[in-house]
Amino acid sequence: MIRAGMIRLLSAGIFSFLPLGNRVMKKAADIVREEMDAIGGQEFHFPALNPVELWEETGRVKAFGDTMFHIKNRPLVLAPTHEEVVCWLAKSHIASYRDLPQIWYQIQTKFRNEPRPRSGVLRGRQFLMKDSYSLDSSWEALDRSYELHAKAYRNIFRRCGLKFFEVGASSGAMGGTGSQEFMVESDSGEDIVVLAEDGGYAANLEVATSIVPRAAHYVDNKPLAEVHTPNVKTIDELAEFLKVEHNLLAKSVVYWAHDTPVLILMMGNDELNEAKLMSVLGVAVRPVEPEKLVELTGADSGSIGPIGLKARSVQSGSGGTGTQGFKIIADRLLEGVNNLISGANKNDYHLTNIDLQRDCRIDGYYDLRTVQAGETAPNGKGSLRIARAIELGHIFKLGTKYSDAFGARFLDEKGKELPIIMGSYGIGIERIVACHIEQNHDENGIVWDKALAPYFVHIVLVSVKNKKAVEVAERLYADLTNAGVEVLFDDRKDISPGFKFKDADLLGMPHQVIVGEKYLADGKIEIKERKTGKRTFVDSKDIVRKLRRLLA
RNA sequence: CGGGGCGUAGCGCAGCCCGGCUAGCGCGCUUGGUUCGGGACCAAGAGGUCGCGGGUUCGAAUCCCGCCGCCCCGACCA
Repeated sequence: MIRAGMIRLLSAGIFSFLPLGNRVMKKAADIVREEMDAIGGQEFHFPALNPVELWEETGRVKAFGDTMFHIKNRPLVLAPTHEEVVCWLAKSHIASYRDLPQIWYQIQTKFRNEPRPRSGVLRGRQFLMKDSYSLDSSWEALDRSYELHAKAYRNIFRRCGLKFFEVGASSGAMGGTGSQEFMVESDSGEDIVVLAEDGGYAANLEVATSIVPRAAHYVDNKPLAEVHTPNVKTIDELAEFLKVEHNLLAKSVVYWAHDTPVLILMMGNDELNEAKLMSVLGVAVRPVEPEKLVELTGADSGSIGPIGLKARSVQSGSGGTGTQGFKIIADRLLEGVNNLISGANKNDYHLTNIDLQRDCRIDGYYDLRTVQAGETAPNGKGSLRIARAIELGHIFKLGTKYSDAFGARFLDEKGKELPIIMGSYGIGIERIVACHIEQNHDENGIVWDKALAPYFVHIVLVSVKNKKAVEVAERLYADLTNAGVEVLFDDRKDISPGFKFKDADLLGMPHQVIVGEKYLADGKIEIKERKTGKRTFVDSKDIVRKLRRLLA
């Protein structure tokens, strides 16, 4: 984009859009606008400057923390999103179920103080976003608004010529009941997604699941025993040392959930998925510092297990070993297993033949593992691969979190006061453009789809000294412009033809019209299709009609 | 916030270790001429607080200290 003269970096994550880039952004925004209008959206323009107090209402000054820009000489912030403003408006404008449903949207600059802007325009501190908010009187109505948005988003990305897919996502700290992301596969993406080879499954790695065999339950339930395992630190080493399969081993990791230590048991060498852990526990988590591990468990990482944890461990009444203070949860693959091997909470010792039900108190079994490439999709069809992706759009069912905070309520048919049920939906406009370029380019430059192309036609005047050629080109420019065709006219003098051709390919308008004396002698003008490189020679009288037909 | 790199002409860079003449190179720019259908050539020019501040020194782009900015990796990311 920088090479094509579309944008220019002013500061980290802050870009100027030059005329060419600006035209493309406008095209993308117009497509978004049309599809939002088509589902009954009403366009707003909310202020980017918001009073801090507004954000205090929902506690999101703290939640956003350093990501939100604060104005120094007024108690104002630069809005990173607009749920608060929407709620504030809804509170005074929505009184009855008769006022609902509503879809309010805007296309506006958002400000986020990203700690690390990267990948050019993909993660900026200031960026253009279409954000919309649905207001509904029931959960069923929210589902409808949500589906309308999903439909509109599909139309938008399809019209922008993007190959995209939809994934289920973690609703995370937005506090919603459902969410979905629209992604484009790209190595420069920041999200990691899991895709089934047959296209039948796609999910963010944070929530992805797969079919993997559970650990076995043996009829022969052996008694607990301790084994000496000197210098064995990892699960792989342990499997090697004891000559057993990974599914007999349980890895233990310890996290802080606020101030409560949580021991998580994973089968074999499965990786814990922190996002899943976070949603299971409902609070932010962080790994326990290595130096604290001995104090908490009695052993270093590598010898930790669910039995006999040091932290104020007590004998439970039933005779098993329980702990106080520690919470122990396990991946659901371990549910009901016996004859399991895990750390003894004593350095260089492991316990064998653990029966999780008999020997310890597990507070719950949850899906906590990270999906790995090659596993089977949850629908049983196709093997999974893992890819990087760019998030183009995200749709959320918000529920009543924000309307509760603001007291944004309405009266239903029976005169009962209820909170408005909200949804929130976003699309990054820059990302549409960046992804389009990434998916539509070759070694010579950009290959615009006509939906987003800054201009439809690029006139390359080759023979700047030839009077007739200049005349023809200038008239063509005027005629096309009058005919409603967007034209870029390269009439630069003292620039060699080769230079102009290279520039035309780099900028990538769908059709190049090449005016030069070479073919003009026969009354012909050359049209080159950028995508295919195909050249056609058209009579100069017919060219406007021909191009208009291509545009349709 | 942690780790690494960089900051010298509009752009891209060399010079810095080992301090020393007028701070260079390529592209671009200006002027003149030739060229003119796939990134032309010749000639003559213009263009610099060497990121900022302090220090060492007879002398600092170069060495030392502090700060700022940018890039990359990580943490974080409604």
